[in-house]
Amino acid sequence: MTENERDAALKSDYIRDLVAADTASGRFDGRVQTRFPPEPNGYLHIGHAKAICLDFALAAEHQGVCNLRFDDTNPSTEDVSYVDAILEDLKWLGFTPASVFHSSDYFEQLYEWAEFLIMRELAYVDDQGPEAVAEQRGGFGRPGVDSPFRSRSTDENLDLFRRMRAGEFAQGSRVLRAKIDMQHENMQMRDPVMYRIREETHHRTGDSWSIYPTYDWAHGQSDAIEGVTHSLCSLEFSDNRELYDWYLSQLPIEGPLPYQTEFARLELTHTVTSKRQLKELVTAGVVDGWEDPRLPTLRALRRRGYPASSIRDFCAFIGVARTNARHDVELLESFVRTELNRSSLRRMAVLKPLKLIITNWPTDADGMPVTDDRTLANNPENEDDGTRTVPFSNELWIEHDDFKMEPPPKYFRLSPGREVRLRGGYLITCTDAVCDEDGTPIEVRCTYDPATAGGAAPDGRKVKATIHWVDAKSAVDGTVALYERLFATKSPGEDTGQPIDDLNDESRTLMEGCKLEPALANTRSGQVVQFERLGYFAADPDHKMLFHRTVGLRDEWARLEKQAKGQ
RNA sequence: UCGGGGAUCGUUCAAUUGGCAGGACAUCGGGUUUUGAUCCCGACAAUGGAGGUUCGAGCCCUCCUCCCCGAACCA
Repeated sequence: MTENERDAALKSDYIRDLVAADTASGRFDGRVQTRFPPEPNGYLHIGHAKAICLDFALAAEHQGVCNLRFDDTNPSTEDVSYVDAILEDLKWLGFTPASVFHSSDYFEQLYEWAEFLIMRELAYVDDQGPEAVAEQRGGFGRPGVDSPFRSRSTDENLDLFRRMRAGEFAQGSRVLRAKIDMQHENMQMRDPVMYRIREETHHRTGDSWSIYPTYDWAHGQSDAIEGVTHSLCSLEFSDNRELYDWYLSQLPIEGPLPYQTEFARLELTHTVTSKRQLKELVTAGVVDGWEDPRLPTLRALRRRGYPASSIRDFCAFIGVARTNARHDVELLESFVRTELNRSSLRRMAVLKPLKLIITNWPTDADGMPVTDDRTLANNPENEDDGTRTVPFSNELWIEHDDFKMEPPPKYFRLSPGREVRLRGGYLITCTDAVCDEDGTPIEVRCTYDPATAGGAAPDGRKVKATIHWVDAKSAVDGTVALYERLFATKSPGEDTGQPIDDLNDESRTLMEGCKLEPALANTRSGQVVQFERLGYFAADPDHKMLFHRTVGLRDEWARLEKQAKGQ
């Protein structure tokens, strides 16, 4: 548990208050058990992370358990590949479920309970198709009407239901429905479907079932079977709660029954967090698959370099509420920066290289420029991270943005006549620059002060800027992917209903031919380092020398430039 | 239209359950600095509206407005 998570544990919210009240009253003998119940039909994203953190934290705060349960009741959309991915992502996020269950583990028990309801005249087989059922359901403020099959005899229902199971009927031809109240004000209670016929192979039960339980019929009962006490879910299930309770109350289940509590799902600015919308982005080819670093899926965030702990801290910090809210993605990024600032090693990389020549650099006996091995701290925030050696010579790469022939106001960096510090190197003074016909600088010429090795001047004189650099001879080439917001607007699709209309065309910029200091050739796959003065960058796990910008550093100069432009 | 839920600084989460509306992020200003980073200090800024109860209302009551969810054999 990080500090932030501990702090959150001390906080109270309406869910923690409920749980505390239950433990105090002995409702579940003081037991707290939760579950994270994903459907294996998509990849986990930041929204799931909120639910995961909540489910696990709540259990942990009361020495309870949190299980993972795959809600695999619909073989048409589910697949093992998602099961594996969810397991992997959950582990990466830092959580280990006490047990891994599947709703399909309970198919036989659910079936028995369904027969039980039939015998109590609380369920019936409806021979109608989906259209007729929907038609009879009524609408908002408009009561439904009873199905013509509603009052079948128990024997006929039992016979039909068993034949449904045996696979005698075609998909869509019949369903089993709970007999509740077609006039109920809550649409969920208007004789909801419990079983539908599916001629599909289930990823775990194979072809042994022809009928599959619906979410409502499976969920609460699965909770009860596992001994769940607090069943947390998102707000859109509020209306299902009444049905959740109804099913449990009709069944012969011993002991205190689990109950459902809802909370608002997480939304973030400039992105989407719905499986459907994410899938659209992937299938439309807007992004390169589910792992594209611009996506809010956990595997994408991992590739991008977001530390799992920063996601956990973020989730703990935002807490839980019933308000539909869209959190500023900058808040998430501030947690990422905080973590990476203390944990990432510092390196130097030049993304837009500009040649810099030191004209008074010493040569050896053969007339070749000498190489000076500079020693730089790996992380000034943490001395234990040690130092590294960075070669320095007469030919260097600096950032294009760090030199201007004619410096604008408040620009502290290099320009003719100016002295700046090369980080960890020397103080240099620009003497002149070579430009191409457009006036774009192509080579900067400087002299260095030999007395300033390491970057400090013995006479105590100050320079206003320190810039980063990479020695040209020893530099290694790399590719850097720069990311901006995937969507240009805070709430994608707010105007047109189509998030895709709000895409940011410049969400990814590939920088080829970047010049990196030699140590970066040894970056571990997935490792996140800070490119000094630029941001945090994650080494791609599959492609050597490809780095993804996790998040940029705060940039005062960029702010000033923007301000100047705005005027 | 009916049912359910919600509304507090720009954003988001708080407010000891009726007692000086607080934090974080963002923004703005300043200090430190061999990263215009980090760090530190300061500032800005809110109870959707109208009534009512009360010594006292973000909190309780009434009415209004706005937002979200719900009419899959999805979850």
